[in-house]
Amino acid sequence: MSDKKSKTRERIIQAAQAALIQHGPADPSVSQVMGAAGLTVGGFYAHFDSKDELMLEAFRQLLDERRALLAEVDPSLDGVGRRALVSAFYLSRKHRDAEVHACPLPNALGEMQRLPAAFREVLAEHIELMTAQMVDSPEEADAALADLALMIGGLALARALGTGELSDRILRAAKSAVI
Amino acid sequence: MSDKKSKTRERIIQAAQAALIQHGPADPSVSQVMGAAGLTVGGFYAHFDSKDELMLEAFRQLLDERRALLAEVDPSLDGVGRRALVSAFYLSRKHRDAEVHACPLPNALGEMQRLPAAFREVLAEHIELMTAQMVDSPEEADAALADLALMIGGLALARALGTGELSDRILRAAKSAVI
DNA sequence: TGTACATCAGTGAACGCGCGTTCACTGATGTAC
DNA sequence: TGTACATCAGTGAACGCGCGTTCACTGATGTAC
Repeated sequence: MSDKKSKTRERIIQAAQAALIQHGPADPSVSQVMGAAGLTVGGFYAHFDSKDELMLEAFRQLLDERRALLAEVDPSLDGVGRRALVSAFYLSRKHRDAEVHACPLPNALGEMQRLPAAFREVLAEHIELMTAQMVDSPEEADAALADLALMIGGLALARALGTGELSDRILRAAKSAVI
Repeated sequence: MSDKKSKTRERIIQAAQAALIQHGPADPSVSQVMGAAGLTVGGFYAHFDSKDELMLEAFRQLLDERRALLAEVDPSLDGVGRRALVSAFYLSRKHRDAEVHACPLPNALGEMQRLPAAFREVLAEHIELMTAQMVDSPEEADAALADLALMIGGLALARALGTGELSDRILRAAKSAVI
């Protein structure tokens, strides 16, 4: 594959990631994503076999990036400190309102049951790896899982409610409940 | 409105509620809902002005029913006991796998931003009323909000992952983290 | 009581539209001699 | 170095399909005299 073509491919994936964060994997159309990447729809199938393939790739890369971010957290912190730091960012208004570089899960979970099984596998692996990164010992695993549920639920609720006072209050309440 | 017609209307709403629980408000088509109610698509607009109007009505009624269920909880319980009882049901495998009489929020939150504002208002009111029902004093409100986020996030994750071991584990972990 | 007409719930075909996908084509770049 | 051809990335129109919505119609029920 030429340099030019693989750079175009990257641009398409990035446009897909932005759309995925805002709307989940199903809603954005191929035309919209290609348009956002500065291209027309016809060229799409020279890069990907199907819309699902693009969205799966975008989803996978996005989750990989999220974990890479977590890996950069100060290694001297213990599990509790790590989870506090992660949730402070995750449940911030900045993260709630971010259009790129944000967690795609709050807007994607509801569609998972209707997507190809590969999405579910990517999600399951992400959850396992995230949990592993957030604990010192296996005994803490359940606490980390619960924190993930709390963070994702808090962000999903806050986003669903917009940017008003109740939305902010949910972020704060969830943040102070992290184990 | 005739008795027959209003009974038909009820049937349409119930079919819409089942679809809403499984797929959120946007995905089910008018034809599918009408088919599930034993009718053909053409008659729909004698009952509702638009698909959105039906889905909003179904959503509102569904949330009303969920709160009515909560209102039946033993009144001698304090806030903590009430929340424990609610979450024990909410985070059960039975509730995760239920096709009717289940919470629509896990599969609906991700679509809220794309739906008419009325959906958000119904959701906001539901959250406020739920919180009020789960506390003894206003100071507990944040704990109740966080529990809602935890329950909804836990169920959303568990549903998204299917019915496997990880899904079960998330339900258990979230349940034991309720405040 | 019987007949003529109005009302009503529901049918089924049609509409315009956006979707995912296909494909013949274009114009630029790379290669061979 | 210049020319002829092949390769390649991307365009834009078209496809069949399901969507939300409309509408002329049907057959059953209700009303008037």
